[in-house]
Amino acid sequence: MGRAPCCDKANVKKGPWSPEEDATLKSYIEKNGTGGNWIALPQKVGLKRCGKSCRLRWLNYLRPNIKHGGFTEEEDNIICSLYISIGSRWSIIAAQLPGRTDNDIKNYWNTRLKKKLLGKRKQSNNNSSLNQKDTNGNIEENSLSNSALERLQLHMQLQNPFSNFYPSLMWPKLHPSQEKMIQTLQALNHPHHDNNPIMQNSFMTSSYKPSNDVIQQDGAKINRNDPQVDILVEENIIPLNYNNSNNYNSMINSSLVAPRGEAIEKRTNEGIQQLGAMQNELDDILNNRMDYLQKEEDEFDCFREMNVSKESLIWWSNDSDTKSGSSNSWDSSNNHQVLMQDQGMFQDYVLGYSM
DNA sequence: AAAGGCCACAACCGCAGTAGG
DNA sequence: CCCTACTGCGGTTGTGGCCTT
Repeated sequence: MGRAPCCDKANVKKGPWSPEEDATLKSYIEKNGTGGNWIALPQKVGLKRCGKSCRLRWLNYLRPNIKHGGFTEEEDNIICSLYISIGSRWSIIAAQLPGRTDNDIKNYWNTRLKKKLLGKRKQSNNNSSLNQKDTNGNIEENSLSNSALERLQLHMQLQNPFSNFYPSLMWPKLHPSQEKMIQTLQALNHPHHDNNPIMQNSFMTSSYKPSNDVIQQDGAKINRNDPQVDILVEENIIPLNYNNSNNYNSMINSSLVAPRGEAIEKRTNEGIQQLGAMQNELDDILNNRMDYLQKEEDEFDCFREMNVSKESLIWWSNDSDTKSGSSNSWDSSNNHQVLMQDQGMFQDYVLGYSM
């Protein structure tokens, strides 16, 4: 026995809403509210629609202060950051973007933002190396979900100093070996030493004027004029007057602040060669992640779905639970609170984006 | 100009959690 | 504790418009 249908499917209208239906529903809800019962609402209103359909129409389209389209770059950043950290939990992401609906964000992600970020790389890499044949010759889907894979790829791409995308305000934590690679890359990419041709176009290409106030990845505010600190990798810290991420093309890992005098210059020819080797390794990780994992003795915290340790999974902890876990029915306000407590990430986010 | 393909968006579907009897 | 109705959510599908050939 299947589940009882929520309404009489034969007698409800489906498909696009007419302006008349919109007006009827809107005016009724504005006068009377939903009455706390969407299933009963269509009858009261006089619409031949399923209650769920009415609810969706109201929430996604008719309700006041809904924004459609015209996503800003800041919103892109937020969506991207949150997608990487919590996966496809659109309602939670939508809760961080006033006026945006989960459906809108989901569509925007699937149709535009994902392509913008991953480009065609995903298409070409995804299926070939990740599926394996079982003993019967059938294709077995890899255990990593598409969502997790996308997030991994995004993570790698955004950590990649050659990426032309957003500042890594709060990217998930990498494996120590990756961190090391990234940090070496950062040192090589110091903007005050611009001999490296690879980096010449990577940062501050336009009229960007950094603020003296900057924040670190942990959300702490510092001032670049503070005599107690020397910003080792200045471009990796988010200025508080940040408003144009195009100016941050190569931002990576925004927490490197060292005591004055400890900044180290590492740009040498050898280093540049190393840079290329590391880039190749990053690509290898993307292209052959299974092989890479087998080589690594340590657990790689991006791969939660491959049973890595819980302690290392703060950033990736929710993806595989999305459909089966207890998170589905959180309301927006609770979601925010829970995330604030559990992940400690939204404080950072607020600091970074509310200017 | 027409056909086919592609894309973006709206809407639907079905699953899972929750509340109440 | 169980059952049922309701709600919320994410994934998927349908559709119309635009673009390309």
